[in-house]
Amino acid sequence: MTVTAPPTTTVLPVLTECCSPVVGQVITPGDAETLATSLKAIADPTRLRLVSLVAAHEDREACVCDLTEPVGLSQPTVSHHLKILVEAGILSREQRGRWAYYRLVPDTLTDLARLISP
Amino acid sequence: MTVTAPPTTTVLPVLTECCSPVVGQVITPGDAETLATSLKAIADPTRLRLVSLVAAHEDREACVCDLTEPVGLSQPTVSHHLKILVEAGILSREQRGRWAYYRLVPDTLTDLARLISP
DNA sequence: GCGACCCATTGACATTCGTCGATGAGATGT
DNA sequence: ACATCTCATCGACGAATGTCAATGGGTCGC
Repeated sequence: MTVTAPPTTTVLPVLTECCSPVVGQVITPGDAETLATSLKAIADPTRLRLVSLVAAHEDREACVCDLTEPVGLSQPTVSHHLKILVEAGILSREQRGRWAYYRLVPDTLTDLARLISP
Repeated sequence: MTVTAPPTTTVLPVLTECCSPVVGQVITPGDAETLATSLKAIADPTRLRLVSLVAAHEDREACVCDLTEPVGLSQPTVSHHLKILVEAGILSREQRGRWAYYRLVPDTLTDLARLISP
């Protein structure tokens, strides 16, 4: 069950019931910072495509080698973007043998959507 | 090299039924670019607070002078952020006398939310 | 007309971001 | 043991971003 816990990766403050919605009351500076960090994770065309590709891939999971060619970027760049998505709680990463499989975390995008919708 | 065809402001390619949702099929590079531009507009803590402040303000509208003190930034910076939000179709701007009144465009955030939610 | 007010634009700056090539860390197969 | 494969990290680079002080452009009241 090594889910990026031990070594160096920082599990970010993600948005699980952390924030009040944007439009209801006035959002606090802290909540705004947290929500902005989550939104930045998907506010990039490459990362949007990666999320979409993972969700549409066979068995709803994909490894890095499945993704580099469709997005047309180098393998380090793809790994970099995937790391950002994992740290934002949007994707999960599971290592199986030589491959690292990424899949969508079910509720994160829905929670994000609920926070920005009035 | 922005496309400043009309004299005043560039109406950006906004997201009114422009994009397929992120998770349904694989999003095209063009749609990803457009959606990312809209998301970038709210993927900033200051702009999230501005949207929230405008929505919570009296009569659901606010001028720049109402917003500089709550966000604690200079007037040019606030104007800059408001311009980005207007160009993204999230806020509207109406000049009345010396004041410029900003208010929430009703459907934009909802449309954005629908596009990122599975 | 003139000063005061509100706001946008400009130019400049430091910081962050997206990208790549090179390298390193594990896992697998021979 | 060794070569190979997949992926992450590092270091570097140009581009984009957020911020401010200074300035300009309208609008109102006197």
